[in-house]
Amino acid sequence: MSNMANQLVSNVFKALAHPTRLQIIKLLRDGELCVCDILPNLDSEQSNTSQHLTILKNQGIVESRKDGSKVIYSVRNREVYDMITQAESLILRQMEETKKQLLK
Amino acid sequence: MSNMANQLVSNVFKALAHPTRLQIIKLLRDGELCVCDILPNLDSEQSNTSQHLTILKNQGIVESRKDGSKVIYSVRNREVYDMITQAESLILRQMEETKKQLLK
DNA sequence: TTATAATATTAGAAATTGCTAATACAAACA
DNA sequence: TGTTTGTATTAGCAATTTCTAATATTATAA
Repeated sequence: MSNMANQLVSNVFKALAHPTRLQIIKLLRDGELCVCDILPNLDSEQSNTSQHLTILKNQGIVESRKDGSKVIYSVRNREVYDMITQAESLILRQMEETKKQLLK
Repeated sequence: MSNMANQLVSNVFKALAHPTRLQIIKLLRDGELCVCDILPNLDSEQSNTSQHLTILKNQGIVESRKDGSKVIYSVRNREVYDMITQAESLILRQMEETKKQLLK
């Protein structure tokens, strides 16, 4: 596949490559949340959280709508959760393999 | 899930978040390759490529063995290809959605 | 041996990302 | 209207990542 495709793919991975952003995505697992409900669940400044949300939005991972003075965020495509699960299971499998190596 | 888990997951995504590293992984799809066979397929300096390989290896995405003076790399766990496919299909789906929005 | 080939490592500059603190903006409320 | 609440934006600094150029290492070949 072309280099441009790899660029796009790497941009998606880059958006997912931050603990706080992963945390945000996980908070949105059960449905949309306003920023005001996301904030208290993170240990990250308001402005910083806002920047992380912008990054996720720019990569099309989340979307937002306004509701009065609040802004409500949601995950745009649930496929992201599969990606995170894949990463987690990759880590688990590698831990298993490493463990086996150590016991040899 | 804990913050440490998110840290581990984000490290995996970070390793995948570079076009050259994605390219390397794709080159290894059909089997192991020595560095000497990887190099001519990338437009990246030898030392830089070596650094990318180290990053992939540190995250357990590839592994290596020596064969004489050559070093042979291979993907450690084929699950990575699923992750890349997921990312690609996420991008495709979002392009479709965006296209629909534009046509409205 | 010395030379060459294959790969890794290092140092440092350049580019990017992440954070904080301050400020802006927009909607609701008094 | 002025104030408060919720969120975004900005500027600048800190930290990290990426790259290049030079050098080191290791194995083979001459």
